[in-house]
Amino acid sequence: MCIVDTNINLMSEEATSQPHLTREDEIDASRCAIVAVDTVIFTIKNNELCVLLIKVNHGYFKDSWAIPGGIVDINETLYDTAKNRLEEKTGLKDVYLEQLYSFGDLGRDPRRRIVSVSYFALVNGEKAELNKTERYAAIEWIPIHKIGKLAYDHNAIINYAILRLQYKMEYTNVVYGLMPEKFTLSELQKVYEIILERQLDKRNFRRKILSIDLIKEAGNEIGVAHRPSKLYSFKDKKRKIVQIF
Amino acid sequence: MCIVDTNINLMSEEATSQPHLTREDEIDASRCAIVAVDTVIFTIKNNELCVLLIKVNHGYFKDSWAIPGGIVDINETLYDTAKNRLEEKTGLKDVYLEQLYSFGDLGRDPRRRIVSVSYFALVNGEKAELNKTERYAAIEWIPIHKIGKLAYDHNAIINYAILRLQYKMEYTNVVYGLMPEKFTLSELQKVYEIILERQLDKRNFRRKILSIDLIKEAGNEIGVAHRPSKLYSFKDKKRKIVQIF
DNA sequence: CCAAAAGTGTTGGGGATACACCCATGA
DNA sequence: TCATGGGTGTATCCCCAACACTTTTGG
Repeated sequence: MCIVDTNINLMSEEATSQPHLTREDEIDASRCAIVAVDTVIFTIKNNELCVLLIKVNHGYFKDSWAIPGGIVDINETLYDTAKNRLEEKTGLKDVYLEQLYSFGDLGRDPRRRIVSVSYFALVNGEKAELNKTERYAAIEWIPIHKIGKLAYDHNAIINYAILRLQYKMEYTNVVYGLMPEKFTLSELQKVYEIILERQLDKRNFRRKILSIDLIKEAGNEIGVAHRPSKLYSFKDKKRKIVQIF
Repeated sequence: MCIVDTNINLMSEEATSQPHLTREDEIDASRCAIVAVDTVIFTIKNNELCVLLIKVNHGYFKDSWAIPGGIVDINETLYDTAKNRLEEKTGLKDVYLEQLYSFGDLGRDPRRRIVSVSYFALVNGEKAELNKTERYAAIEWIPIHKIGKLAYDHNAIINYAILRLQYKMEYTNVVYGLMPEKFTLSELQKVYEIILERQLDKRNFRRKILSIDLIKEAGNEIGVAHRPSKLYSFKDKKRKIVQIF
């Protein structure tokens, strides 16, 4: 069992009677959908999987919570839009960032037809301090089980992102995006348990993780009131396909 | 081993000095990227995996081959755009259609900043007769190993689609999109072998396929010069996550 | 010496793989 | 009767899951 089926059913509507635009026509942008990027940013805080939400402070969705995003500028790639908006809002650089899915339902933005290319990002909890110098009324980490009704179709985007994250935990090394530089095996196991929402066997987990060539020893804990554990760090922080479970 | 890592590295470029658009601004569409849908349509012909290509007959890419696509109209969903353009070009309805990835590099369309939401479609070889009443110079099924340099970034899109298809063959039932209503187990195995590009053991393949609750018996072959095989059909043609290999 | 978390091996069962021969039909 | 592809069973191996006690440190 592995990954999410990426097809989401979208509302169907008959085409208009106007002829459809094709690549060869002159393009009238006012008849077109435009592109935004929205990013689901995950971190682990207090043993919970959390998402970064911002409170919209004007417009149709004033006072609703939403995931951060922005319209794609004509000379910024999708990836850079996600990366730059994320950096502006959180001060975070070098986070794990991956395209998720594109949402294009007709009614999803009340002002205008906008297609949202969603991304998901993984941030290590220690770095996840927020840059509050923002135009938003609020910006907060919210545990996924306490998320209410959000602006736009952002609940659907987050739900999809959670599924994708769960699958990716099982067959890739993305977990590195959520971990600090050094960590214990118990901490790593805990992150898996939080995201997969099930308990794992300590011995089997250790054997499995150590058998794949993913992490290396990095010293020992000090000053804890019990047997100090070995610390580990990732050998490299490049995405890999690795079957974990 | 399971699925493709969906992140593709995109060219990086510094943001402009203009302030970035956000959800709350008035939107000037001329500063925005607009959305197209491009679809990689697969079928099996002559024991080869083929993609539907069209020959562009005017504009910058005149005489290049490309995958079919079109600009997303302001009141058509992404899915419907893919479905409707595909039906217009091929006459095919009820095909398997799934969103693939969104491509947003800056230079990918020479005329204008266009983000392409790509889809992939699966068509059963028997139905894959083409509707030639088109505005294109040519429309053809091309075996994937004979595809040359295409217009836009369509080679990258196809390569990505092939990878996705290979992964999906292993853990879903999508193969139904490529099969006729009735088929033999040997034909089904052949389709797997073509797409996965490796040989499979006949006995193990049969045991595996029959052990998961996917297909049902549907009579026997007649008039063949050897022991007639049983025919099968899919129990239902809904996408499912099913580990095959 | 006690509390707390770290660390460590073995066993059994199930699923995957590898492998070769007989069967049913049309010509 | 022959050529063609259809159809079938078994043995082995490896991986996964289940399971409990000892070790090391600080207080």
